[in-house]
Amino acid sequence: MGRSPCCDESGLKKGPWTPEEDQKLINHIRKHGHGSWRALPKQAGLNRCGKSCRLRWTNYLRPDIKRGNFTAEEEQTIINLHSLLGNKWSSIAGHLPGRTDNEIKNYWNTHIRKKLIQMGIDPVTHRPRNDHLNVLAALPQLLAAANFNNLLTLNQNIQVDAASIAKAQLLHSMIQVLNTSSSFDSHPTSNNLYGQSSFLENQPNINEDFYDPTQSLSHINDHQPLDSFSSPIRVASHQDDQSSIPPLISVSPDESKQTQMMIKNKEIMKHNDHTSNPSSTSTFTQDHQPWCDIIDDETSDSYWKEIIEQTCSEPWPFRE
DNA sequence: AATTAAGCCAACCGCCCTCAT
DNA sequence: AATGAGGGCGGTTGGCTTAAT
Repeated sequence: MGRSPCCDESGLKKGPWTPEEDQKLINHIRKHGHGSWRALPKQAGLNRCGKSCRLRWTNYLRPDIKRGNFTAEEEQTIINLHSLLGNKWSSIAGHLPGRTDNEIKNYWNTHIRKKLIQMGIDPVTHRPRNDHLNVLAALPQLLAAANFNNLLTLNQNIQVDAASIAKAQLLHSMIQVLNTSSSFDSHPTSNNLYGQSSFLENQPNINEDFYDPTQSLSHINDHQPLDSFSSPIRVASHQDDQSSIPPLISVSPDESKQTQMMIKNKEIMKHNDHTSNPSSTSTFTQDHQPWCDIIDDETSDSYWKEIIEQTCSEPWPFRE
């Protein structure tokens, strides 16, 4: 390694930037570009380390920074990309024009992560969480799935008993919670909602598809896990071939690598595109649809929207 | 009105990678 | 091959703001 951090130099200012410092940095970069970041502070008359200047510029002062709330589309893109790339914030930021890796990282940690946890989704694996305490958090999901039975009567063409399975699982889980609540700590991985003894354990499509990362979270009230509605339907649509349904998200390292390779290839192609056609504005959301391919036309957004709206008009056991 | 807790986010820290010598 | 400079990246911190008591 053999290099001391650039900020070790004594006497350099740290902490929040003043408007004057910002202006100096902007003026210098407008006139000369950033060049060597290490040399920049002296040239610009700033008592900061180069690294601090670079961060300030890339995360805040850059003219193409988009500020303000994230849109539903951006949020969805972040979730999709995170399920593929993990905490590769800079890669994710590369697909969100005007957003910085730092901003996306903060938004993930303060908003999206919490939403996923509240829905019983592990924000790292994007799969249903396996811990016992999650049973309680997942109850609304199960009840939502059970409530989905009403939908089935509205959509006669869907031939599946997923709602019945969910109801059975709900009762099963509640009984287990009552029976095992005193030994949660000692048996952290058994008798839980998605664990070994779960009735749904042998219904992988229901377990694994409970969360659909292609659905945006932004419209979801914290206590209304609408995503849970979509899963049983999708199970139904693939009922004929349950064993061969690909997971919505890559789980194994190999799968993850394959997906990342696909993205890299896409990026290379996109880069070539941009090179030959600078006006191109394609983004991941527009030309990467890794999950949509397995959803047939009947399961389009409008189709789900209609179903969700119908469901929301039904009495909701947890609505406040 | 005062205090405490929780949420948020800009900025920092330190490790890692690439490239030049 | 070894070393160091420069920069990128993800994780973490600390201070400010807002909400709750």
